[in-house]
Amino acid sequence: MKPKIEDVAKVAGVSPTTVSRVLNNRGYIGDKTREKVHKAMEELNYYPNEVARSLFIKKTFLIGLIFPTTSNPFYGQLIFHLENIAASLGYKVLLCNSQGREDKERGYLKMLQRNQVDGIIAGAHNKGIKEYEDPNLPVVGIDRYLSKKIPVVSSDNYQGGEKATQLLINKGCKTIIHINGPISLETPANKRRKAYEEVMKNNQLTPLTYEYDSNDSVFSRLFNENPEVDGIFASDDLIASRVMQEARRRGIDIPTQLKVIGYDGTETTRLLLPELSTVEQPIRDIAVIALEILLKQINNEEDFQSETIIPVRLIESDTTRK
Amino acid sequence: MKPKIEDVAKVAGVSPTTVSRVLNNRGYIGDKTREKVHKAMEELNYYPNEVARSLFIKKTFLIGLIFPTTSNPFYGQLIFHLENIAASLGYKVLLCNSQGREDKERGYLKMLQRNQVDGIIAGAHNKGIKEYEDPNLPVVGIDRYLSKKIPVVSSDNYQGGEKATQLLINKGCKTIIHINGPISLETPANKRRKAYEEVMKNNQLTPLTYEYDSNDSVFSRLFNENPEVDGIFASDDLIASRVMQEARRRGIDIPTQLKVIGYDGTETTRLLLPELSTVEQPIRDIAVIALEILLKQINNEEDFQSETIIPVRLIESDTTRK
DNA sequence: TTTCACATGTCAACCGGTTGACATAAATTA
DNA sequence: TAATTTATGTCAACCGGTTGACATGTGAAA
Repeated sequence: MKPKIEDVAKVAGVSPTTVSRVLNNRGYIGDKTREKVHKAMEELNYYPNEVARSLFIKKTFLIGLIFPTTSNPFYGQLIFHLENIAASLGYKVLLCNSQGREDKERGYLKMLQRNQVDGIIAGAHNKGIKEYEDPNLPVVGIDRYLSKKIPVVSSDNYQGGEKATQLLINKGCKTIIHINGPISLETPANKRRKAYEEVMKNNQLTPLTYEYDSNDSVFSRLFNENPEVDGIFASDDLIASRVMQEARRRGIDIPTQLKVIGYDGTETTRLLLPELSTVEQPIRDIAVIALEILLKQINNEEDFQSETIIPVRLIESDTTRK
Repeated sequence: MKPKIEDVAKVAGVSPTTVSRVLNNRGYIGDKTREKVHKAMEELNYYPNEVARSLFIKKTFLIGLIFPTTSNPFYGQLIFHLENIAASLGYKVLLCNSQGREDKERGYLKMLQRNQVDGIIAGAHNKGIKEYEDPNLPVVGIDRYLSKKIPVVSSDNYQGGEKATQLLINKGCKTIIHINGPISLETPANKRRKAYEEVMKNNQLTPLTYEYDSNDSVFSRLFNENPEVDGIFASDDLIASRVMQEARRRGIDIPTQLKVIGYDGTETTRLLLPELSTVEQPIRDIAVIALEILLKQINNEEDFQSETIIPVRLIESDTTRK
C-alpha cells in the first residue's frame, strides 16, 4: 500500500498535521522537525496524493489541450511549447487529439470537465460546438473563434497572406494560385486567403483558390487547369510540398518556371524542406500568450485581450529565388 | 458553484445514493427514476467529479507519457497513437516532454506519481534514472531499456539496420557510412548500428560510423573525410535529410553518385520527403502493444512479454534507385 | 516576572463522490 | 397468501489530504 501522511507522521514521530504543515509550509515548523519529516518521506518513498489535495483545494493544476493531432508538425510543435511553458508554471497537461472530429471534441470537452481541469486551450477545427457557448471554465482558442466569450490567440494570418502573395508578385509571377485546406469561415486562417485575394486585386491580378480536402487529385487538377501558373501560395508547408512534388513530376522547374511559398515554417519542415520559402508562425509566442491569457482567466484577472494577433516572419528560400 | 450529486438528487427528487446508482449502474433502478436523474443532470449541467471518484476508487484512468518532444515527427506520431488508443480504452493521457533532460524526466516521474497515474509509458532517452529501478507502478519502455523489471516494446532495429545496409550493398555501393544520433548503450536503436557493422563485415566491407550530436559540422566532415562515399545509412530521416542537403550543396547527385536511406518513415517525412528511401517503423503497432502490456500490468495480469520486437518494413524510393 | 513569538499536538469538519448495511414498500411469483 | 424480487431511501464510513480552532509548552524579550 502506498504510504500516506499518517504513515510519514508515525515514522517521523510527529503528528499528521505537522507533516501537512511541512508539506505546505504553513505555520511554525522547527528545523529539526522539518528534517525528520523529510527523512521519513524519503524513507517511505512518500509522494503526496495530489488527487486528495485537488479535491479539497478545488484546483487540479491541470490544463486540457484539444488539437487535431500531435502528428502534424505545426500542432506537434505548438503542443510541445504549450506543455513546456505550462510545466514551468506548475501546470500539467491533458492531451486530446480530436482528429478534426466533432464528436471526439465534444467527448473530450466533457471528459475535461469531469476531470476538473483548471482550463482548456483548444485549436481543433470544428465549428458549432455548443459546449463552447457558455464555457463554465476558462478557455482560450488558438487560431479559431470558438464563441464570443472565448479569447483567441493567433498569428497575423492576414499579414502572412499579404507577405506571401506580395513576394510572389515581386518575383514577377503573373498567374498566382492559392491553395488551402478545408475552409471553415470561423477560422482566422481564412484571412490568409482574404489577404491573397485583396493583394491580387490590388495588383490587377485575378485570384484563384483551390481547396485541398484530402482529395489528392487537386494537385494535378491545379496544373491541368492552369498550365500557365508561375506562382503558388500554399496555406501550409505540407500542401506546398505536395505542390512541389507534382511540379517535379511534370518536369516544371522550381523556382525558374514556378515559384512556391508555404506557410507555418515549423522546425520539422525547415529541417526536411529548407529550400521551401515560407511564412513562419511564431509558435512559441502563441503558446506563451495563450497560456498567459488562460492563467489570467484562471486567476480571475480581467485584463486580458479578447483577440491577440502576433506578427509573422517571411522566410525566403530557394523556391522563390530567381 | 458546480453542482454536486446532492444538487442533482434534489432536483430529481431522489436521494444522492440513487443518483450514484444511476451513475454507476449498480443495484436496482427504475426506468422513470433513471430518466428523472438524467434530466436533472442535464438541467444542472452536471459533470461527475472524477477527482472525488478517483480518490475513493484509487484509480485515475490516467497514463503518463514521457517522451523527448512532440515536436519530432516520430514521437509526435507515436504520441498521437498512444493517446488515441488510450482514449478508446477509457484512459486519459498526461503529456510530459522531457527534452532529453534527466532532471526533467525525474521531475515528471515524481509528478506522475503524485498524481496517481495508473501507469507510465516512457520513451525518453536518459539512462541511469534510479527511479525506474523499482517502479512502484506499471511502466512500459519504448525503444529503451529502463530496468530489468520494465518491459520494452520496440521495432526490430536489428532487422531494420540489416535491411537498410543490405539494400545499399545490393545497389552496388562500396563505401557505405552509417550516421546516428547520440549513442547510449541502453538503447535498442543501437542495434541498427550493430546490424550495419555486421552486414558490412559479412560483405567484406569496412563499417564506418559517424555520430551526430547536434554539432552540424559532422555532415561536412563526413564528406570531406570520405570523398569516395557512395552510400549513407542514416539512423533517422531527419539526419538523412541533412545528409541529402549537404550532398546537394556539394553537387553530388542522388541517387547516381550517392544513395541514401533513412529510418522511421513517419507520415510527415513521407509527405515532405517522399523521395527518401527509409525503414518504416510500425508506430501504431508499437503503441498498441505498449498499451496492451501496460494495461495487463495495471490489471495485474502476468502474461505479458518482457521484450516485444516488431518487424519493420523497407520503403524503397528515389534516393536508392539506380 | 510577565509576555509573546515559536513549535507542536489533538480534534473535527470538509472536499465530492462510493459503498455496504439496513429499512421499507410495491410489484411479482410461487 | 407467503415469499421474492425490484425499487428506493437513510445513514455512516471511507478515500487522503487541508485547515481552522484550540491547547500546551518552550525560550527569549520586555
